Amino acid sequence: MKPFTAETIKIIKQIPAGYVMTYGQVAEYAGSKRGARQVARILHSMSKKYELPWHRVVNRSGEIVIQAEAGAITQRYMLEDEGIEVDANGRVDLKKYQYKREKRHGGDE
DNA sequence: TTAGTGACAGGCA
DNA sequence: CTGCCTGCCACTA
Repeated sequence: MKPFTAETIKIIKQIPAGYVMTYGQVAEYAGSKRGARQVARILHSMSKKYELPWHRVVNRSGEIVIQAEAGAITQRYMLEDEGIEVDANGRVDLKKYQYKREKRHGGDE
């Protein structure tokens, strides 16, 4: 397991309900600022191996851009269930829902 | 091992 | 706002 992969999984699992993060954000926190695509790939691959809240990860515009239509519907449903408003374009308001990681208070996770 | 791919991001017209 | 091109790097076969 590459460090980037492990970090990505941890970060995604740390996103609280009711908030979302962009692929770029996750990638940056995971150690690769340009690893947005890898985050996406990891989700695509790891979501079937791990139970990740991948629905809380959206693209730079806050849109659900997942290729699998069924997945997009599921993602939207789960986001709304968490209190996030999703518009007709499958977009959320990043100004309200984008989660920003705060400084660690100690220990590692 | 190598080659190809991709749930993206960012810059430019 | 939309569309096109390039970079990026882990994953799969």
